[in-house]
Amino acid sequence: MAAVNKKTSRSIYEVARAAGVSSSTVSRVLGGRAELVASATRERVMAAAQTLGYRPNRMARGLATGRSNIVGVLVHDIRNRQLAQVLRGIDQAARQLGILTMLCNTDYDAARATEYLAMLDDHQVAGVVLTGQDYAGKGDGSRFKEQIERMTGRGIVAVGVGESTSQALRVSLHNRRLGRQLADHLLDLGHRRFAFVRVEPSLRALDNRERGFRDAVAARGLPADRVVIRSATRSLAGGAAAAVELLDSGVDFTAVVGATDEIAAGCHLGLTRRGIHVPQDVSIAGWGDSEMSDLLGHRLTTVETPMFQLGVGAIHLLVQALDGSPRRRHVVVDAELVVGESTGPAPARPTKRRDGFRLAAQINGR
Amino acid sequence: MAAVNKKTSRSIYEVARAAGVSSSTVSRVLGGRAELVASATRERVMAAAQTLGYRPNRMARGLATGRSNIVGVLVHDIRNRQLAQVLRGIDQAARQLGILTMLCNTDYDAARATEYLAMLDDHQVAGVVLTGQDYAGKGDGSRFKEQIERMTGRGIVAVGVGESTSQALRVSLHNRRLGRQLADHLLDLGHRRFAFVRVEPSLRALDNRERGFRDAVAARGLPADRVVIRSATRSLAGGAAAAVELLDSGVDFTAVVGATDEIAAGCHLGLTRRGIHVPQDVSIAGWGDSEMSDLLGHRLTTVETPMFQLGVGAIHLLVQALDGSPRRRHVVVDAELVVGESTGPAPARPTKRRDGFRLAAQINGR
DNA sequence: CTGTTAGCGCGTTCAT
DNA sequence: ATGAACGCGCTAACAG
Repeated sequence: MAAVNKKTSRSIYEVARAAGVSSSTVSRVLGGRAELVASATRERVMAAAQTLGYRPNRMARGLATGRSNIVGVLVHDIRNRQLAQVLRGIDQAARQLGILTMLCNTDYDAARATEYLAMLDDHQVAGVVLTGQDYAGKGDGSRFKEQIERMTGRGIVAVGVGESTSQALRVSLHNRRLGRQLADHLLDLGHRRFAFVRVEPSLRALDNRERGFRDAVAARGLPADRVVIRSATRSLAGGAAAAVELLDSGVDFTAVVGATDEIAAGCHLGLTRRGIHVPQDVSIAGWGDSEMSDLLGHRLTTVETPMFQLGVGAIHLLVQALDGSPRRRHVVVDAELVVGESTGPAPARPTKRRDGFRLAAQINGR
Repeated sequence: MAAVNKKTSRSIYEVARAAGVSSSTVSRVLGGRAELVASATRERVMAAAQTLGYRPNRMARGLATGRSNIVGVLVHDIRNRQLAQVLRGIDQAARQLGILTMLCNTDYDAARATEYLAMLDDHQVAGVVLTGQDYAGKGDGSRFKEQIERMTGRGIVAVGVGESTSQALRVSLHNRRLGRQLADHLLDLGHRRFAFVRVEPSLRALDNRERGFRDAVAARGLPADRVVIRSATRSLAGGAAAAVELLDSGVDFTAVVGATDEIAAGCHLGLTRRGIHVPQDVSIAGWGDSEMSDLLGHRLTTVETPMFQLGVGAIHLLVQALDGSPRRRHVVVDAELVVGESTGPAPARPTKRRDGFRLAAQINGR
């Protein structure tokens, strides 16, 4: 180590001397037990701390209490857009509570996640937030689970985010309900024939959207085959390809639903390139906030998934569990349908106009 | 506090007893001073630690040494896509070095950033990584700077990431060089009339791209007005609007360059919607990895900005500075031109074909 | 209500 | 090459 660290930070002893009290009293005032101290001395201590610029040494406190004010956050892939919103929510809620967060990118690797957990454990974290699907399953997955249990057994709180987690404490959307929401919107517009584009590989949360969607369609007394299912790779190109394939295979539909926003936007692009007008010919809808709306030329109708609130909820749930029992073990965050310009009334004649499509496609290229 | 924390973690004392040595010896072996211990006893200690499942208490170590193995990372907005890549690089490099990172989202707020710095300081962080532009300028900005100096004065290392930072230790791209790279590519293809779309508000790094671009054009003996400058808001829509405006104002150009990938993609969309063929009529290029390539139907030509390496470099620079002097105080990461399908030879007749455009636009709508 | 005392787990002299 | 002793800054009994 090179630099010589001049000691400049104040300790409670210096504050104690300045205030004419003992270090315990200072500890009480500055460490959360302020109500045990006479208000007169309390003021004196706080004033002294203020003028000295006292700052608590978190390491010392952590050593003494066996707990830090740090929360670990495990993510599969930090590049995920939805995740970024969750992290903002976590950041805001944590900051307001004086908590710092350690971000751990696991790349879906259970072994790496387990190692990260151990490191967080070494740092006496108060809790961990587990975003996305579980690491369960394989050999490393079970060791991950063991590590979690070892930690929770010692009072560390683990909160899962999303519907694909088996954590006892979790915060998530109600994707099945969201599925119903979107279906009802389209049904109310008169649509009766749908194409639903899944993603492959899927996630439990996305499967639930599909289930909810089919639930709602069935609830109107429509046969199950009114919802044609397709799979796409999770990208704009995947969505576009699926949409084009739907056209080419002669499937009958007036509305396309993408399991994610990206898929929906891809479908939009694919259809538009074939000269189909949205929403006059076909309505399109999806889930999740669409920053790609302006790419499409107009706003996509979506069920807005409040990922930010998911993050906030995770921290709040964690803190609640930390001091006592949380009010609920499973927090569900509500979502809201945002009607854009990609959905409209079902066309009067729901049959396909293949020739018109072909012509437009020719002009438009590709 | 509710949960009773059964003490289950091992201390060096238990390892010491199991190995039949003193705690000092264990500390030396497990704390980096292993070479001071006879290899025989060293083995014994390591074996004991292994079987006991010993894990060092980071809080205790931090208290004793006045330093943790934590690095703070300040970001303006965690949703930024480039940033996500940087964070992955930071995560990987840090993990391999046994370092944990604390992520702090500041929302461009100097006061919030300063508060975060103080919190990190309380945690005895080894260093901080400052991404993006400085928080300097306003009143809060100067307090931010003071806080940084206070910390660096105590041996905490601060590393800036990007060209818009004034940190002594920094890692960045050489955006001016990147600007020249792209210009040379287009010049080699025969282009002589360019439109350069800036973003508003701009950043120093982006300004440098523009400067480099103009440098290279001038270096070929072309007059400055061969590069027409436009500004756009930083979005696909902004890029599209700028491109359309260029068309409508009758500017003469065979190649469009966007200061960012998003802008370039937006220009692509705007031109394509007007029926312009890329790259037959107009070439388009930008900087940064384009995940929107598939949205455009083909790959954009870009200078790939290796943001991941920027993150890796930041951590490496930080640890170098931590134990001794870094080899360089300013690390420049190289970028590579990736030629996609959006650039091609300049059209033989560089004049505008306004009528053709109008016709295509009419057919294509919007 | 406040002060005294004793650790928390580890690094680090200083002896040996 | 190893061990004994002390301190890092703070919290948490226990007295008073």
